[in-house]
Amino acid sequence: MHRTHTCGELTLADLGKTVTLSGWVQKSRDLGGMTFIDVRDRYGITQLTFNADDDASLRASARELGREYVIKVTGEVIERSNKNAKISTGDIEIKVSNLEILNAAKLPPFTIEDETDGGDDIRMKFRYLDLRRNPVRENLILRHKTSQEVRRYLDSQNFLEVETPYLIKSTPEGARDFVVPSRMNPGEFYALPQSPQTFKQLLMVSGFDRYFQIVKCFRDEDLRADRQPEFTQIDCEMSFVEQEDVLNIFEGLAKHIFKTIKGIDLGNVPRMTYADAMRLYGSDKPDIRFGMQFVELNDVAKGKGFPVFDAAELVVGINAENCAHYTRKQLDALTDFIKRPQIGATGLVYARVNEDGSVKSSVDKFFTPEQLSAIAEAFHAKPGDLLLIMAGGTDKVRKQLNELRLEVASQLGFRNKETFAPLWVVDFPLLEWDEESGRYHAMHHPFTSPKPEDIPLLDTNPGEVRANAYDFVLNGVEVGGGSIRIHDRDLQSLMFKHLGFSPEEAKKQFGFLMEAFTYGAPPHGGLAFGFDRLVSLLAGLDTIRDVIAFPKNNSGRDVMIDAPSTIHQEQLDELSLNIAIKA
RNA sequence: GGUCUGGUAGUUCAGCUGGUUAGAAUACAUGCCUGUCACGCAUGGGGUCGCGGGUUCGAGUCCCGUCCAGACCGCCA
Repeated sequence: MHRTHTCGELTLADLGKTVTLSGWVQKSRDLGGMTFIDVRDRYGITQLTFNADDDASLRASARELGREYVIKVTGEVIERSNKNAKISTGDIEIKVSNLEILNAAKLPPFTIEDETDGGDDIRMKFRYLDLRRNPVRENLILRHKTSQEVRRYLDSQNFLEVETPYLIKSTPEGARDFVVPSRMNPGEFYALPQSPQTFKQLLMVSGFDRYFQIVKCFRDEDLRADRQPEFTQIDCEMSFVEQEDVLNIFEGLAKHIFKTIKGIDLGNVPRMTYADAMRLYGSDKPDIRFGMQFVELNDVAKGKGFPVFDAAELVVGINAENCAHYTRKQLDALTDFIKRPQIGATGLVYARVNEDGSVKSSVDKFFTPEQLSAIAEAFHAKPGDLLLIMAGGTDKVRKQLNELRLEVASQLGFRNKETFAPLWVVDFPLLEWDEESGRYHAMHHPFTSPKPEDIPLLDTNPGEVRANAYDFVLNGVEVGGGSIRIHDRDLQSLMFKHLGFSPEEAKKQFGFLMEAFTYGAPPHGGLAFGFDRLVSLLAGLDTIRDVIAFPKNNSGRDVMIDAPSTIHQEQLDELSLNIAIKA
């Protein structure tokens, strides 16, 4: 038998027992007359002791042990004379009578400790060693527990988990597809699903009523800290529902997860329209852990002779309360921040509200004290406040001010990872103009239903049409999104027309769905949660890589197995493929 | 496709306006040590300064190119 107990469970209650433990050597402390070995497994660490009254060969082999050797020991559980309160087994130790080296180990390239000395690069290359470390393992345990609670909740709500295929058909809409060549159908390719979208809609046509799946999705786009080419969604769909029903069910899911995993009562999730989110936060995923809402200043700031404001479509600012103490240096740093190419703003106007109520700004020469007071008034500013104002084209300046708002909030410590502020953003636009292709794109996806009252606008003002689409936002992160779908063949045809599909193209790409809709499709809608993002938020992490066992790097590579890689000529031949890499 | 940051010992990093033999911590090895748990003490080994080119009497340091890594913009229905 390799073990009678794990390395995390023995206590004073086990005194006198003869036990066998197996695990990895965490640490060896050789004091000369006696040697301590910490042996580790997934459950914890137990201290082994060897001393002068032990057999000489036993002591010698104990001294030979290197880090990460896999060993099996048998011995008696005894009470420690010096206890260690930091570990669960700290009251006891094992007086070893037999030691067996199950496998020697090379010296690992970084230390297997909570605070490792290894950087990201080397840890990813030796991810299987990194996964031995507590923090990484705990992230995966958290992920496991979360998925268990998701299943528990959705099962209790009568959802059925149904698997859908990974080898499907490429479609031009949306993200770039990963494609897989078909050996049996030369010259043809499968695509890996960006989401099980059409399949779950077909399951609704099949009467499955409430479906979910914790499922891998694939998108061949550039990576970010919160974006991997393969990622996991909690994908759901429901029949005979309206938006309100979907929001309620998944608000319930979010509450259940936070209650069971974090012991946090999430409370009711507020709702905000997309239009308000853009107007008040300059973002469709506002972080509402703090205020600092936008204040629009066209009425009080334009037409006073400051050319930058006068030429701008929108003058808008935020009130950084009690920040009048910001130094010139700090303000210059903020100006530099928004001038970075990624943000691309041209400048930042600031104004401090003095203790006597007067306003001191960077544009004093263009405004009278009364005009400045009127601006401060618009912010409801009080003495000690700092007003940060930007100007420009509406969409652009909102986006830029959003970045500034988040930066200032970070500096002020308003983005605490243990605070959770969820939000539903609703009434997204149905369509989005795309300059590059010169046509409208579906903002969510082409199966999203427009609000019935906005359908007439499709012909006159497509950009104004609102959709029955919604996002679940948590601390400024888009965690989930969904919509009520189109279940009417004619409306779906109309949508494809507005998205620039010819009837032939629509039929070729999505004919199976359109046809399904003619056989009795129920009204339906759903949503998908980004599972990796959700878990990373629960764990208080900035990157989803830390909650994925074997993630890809920035370039989409798995540096551990060294994928992607070239394949053999025989494989290419079987697939009837010739490779010609373009220069 | 673009912007920025970085690449120096196994690892994490320092190395200034170019100048002797490139340092620290940690890890590792050896020796000593009977209650350690970040053990301690002593000694020691360990470097193609990512790669290529250039400037210079002289380059880890400056310039150009390139590769790799990370953050971000574009992109992500």
